[in-house]
Amino acid sequence: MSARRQANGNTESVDNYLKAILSLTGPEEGRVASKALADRLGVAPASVTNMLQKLSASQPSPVDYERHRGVRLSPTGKRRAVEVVRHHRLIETFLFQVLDYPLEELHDEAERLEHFISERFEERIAAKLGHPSFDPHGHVIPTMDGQMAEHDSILLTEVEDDGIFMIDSVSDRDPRNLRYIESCGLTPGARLHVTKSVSPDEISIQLSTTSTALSLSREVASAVRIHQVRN
Amino acid sequence: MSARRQANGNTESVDNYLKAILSLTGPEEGRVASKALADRLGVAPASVTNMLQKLSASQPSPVDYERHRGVRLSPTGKRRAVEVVRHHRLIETFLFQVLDYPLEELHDEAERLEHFISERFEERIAAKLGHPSFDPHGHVIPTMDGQMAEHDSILLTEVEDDGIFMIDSVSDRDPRNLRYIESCGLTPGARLHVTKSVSPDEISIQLSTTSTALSLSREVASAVRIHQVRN
DNA sequence: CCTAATAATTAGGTATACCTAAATCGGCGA
DNA sequence: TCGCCGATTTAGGTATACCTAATTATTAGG
Repeated sequence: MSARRQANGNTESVDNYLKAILSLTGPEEGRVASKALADRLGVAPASVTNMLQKLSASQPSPVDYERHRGVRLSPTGKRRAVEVVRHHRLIETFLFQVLDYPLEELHDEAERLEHFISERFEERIAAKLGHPSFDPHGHVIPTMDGQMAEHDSILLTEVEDDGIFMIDSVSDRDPRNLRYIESCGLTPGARLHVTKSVSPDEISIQLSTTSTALSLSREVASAVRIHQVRN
Repeated sequence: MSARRQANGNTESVDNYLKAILSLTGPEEGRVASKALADRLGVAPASVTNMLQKLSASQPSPVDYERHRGVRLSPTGKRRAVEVVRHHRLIETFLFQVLDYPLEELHDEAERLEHFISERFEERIAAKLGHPSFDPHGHVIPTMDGQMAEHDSILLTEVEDDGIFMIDSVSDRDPRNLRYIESCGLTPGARLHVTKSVSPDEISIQLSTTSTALSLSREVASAVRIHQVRN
């Protein structure tokens, strides 16, 4: 035995696989490759195959998996994955608003706790926060019944033509990155003027509020999601 | 691999063993028997032996264990056990005061979360609560530096002579019991008159506030800790 | 169309933390 | 003092979730 099981019956590990599959599945609903999962989860490809075979055999299966053809969430798996995302984002919002955590420490704490809180805890912090729709990074918080409103935002690296954009969200995966992004004033809601730079490795932007010009590396820029406001 | 490791390097399971040893070690600082640990943790005696051997061999060892002679916490082990208890009691206080949890749901949630919160989380909820000294059940919350003030309270079942007592704390281990105890008005701070009953299985008490007389079973009464106020 | 690189899978191990069943130990009563 | 009984330990297994190394698929380029 060992390996703690949650209310749901899943282990922490299983939840992490489901969450990873959800986030690697684009809006196009395609299949996710084992290698992509392995990279995301930081485990060996063989471990992914093992886990997918196990999940695939379980009843009811949270995934639709075919040898050499990648994996996709079943409705069951998607329901759970979305619930874990809801937990994560509610916890981040709670840590930020109630416990005054600094932005870049939210992710790691939420990542651990999301697997272990009860439905009651979820319900109570949601109530305390007034059932928020967005977390502190600008990500949509799925509703209790599993609806996750889709944003049609693009990555800052995907901008085709110069224009004025507004920041929707910033990725919380890398604390160092996030800290830098925040220090530049790039927070959800901020407006900025984007100029396609000559260098393929950098993106030039200008913040509307401060009129400061900035050059961001591809890596940093890809952590920022935006939508166009005007040309 | 598998089995999550905390900041400290311990697994959840190890923490639970340390906590159980701490709570089974009376104020007399004696050794704890394997059987007692097995019963407390709900595992087979053989599992206890296994774990104690493993802990005993680790460096620095959290326990002082000798074959057939029981186990005792080393200073290292005691430090960790007390920290986990601090986590548990702070979390309970937080759930009760900030998230309005009902008394009898505190324990289970805290029992899960105590292993996974960071030092920052601990520090933030302690600050939010004004560094409380007692949890909602009346148990002392160890300080940050591991001091745990000792209470010289006795169990309600240990009363020798009739008299007036004040409730120090109630055990949170069994939610059903706790719910019943609470419904009788037996909360920390309450005063009551105890009369040694004729039956060896029951204890008669009378609450000062309501003047209601009650008979408690041994099991229920042993969940209540008190100290004498006068004869 | 075939091969070489990359992806994926299989085979065989490790560590944690449980379990049951079979010894073995230790202290108490006859 | 001896034997017995309960407590403890040893021996041997299970399940989870990882790993590496070896093998097999797929696919893209020549």
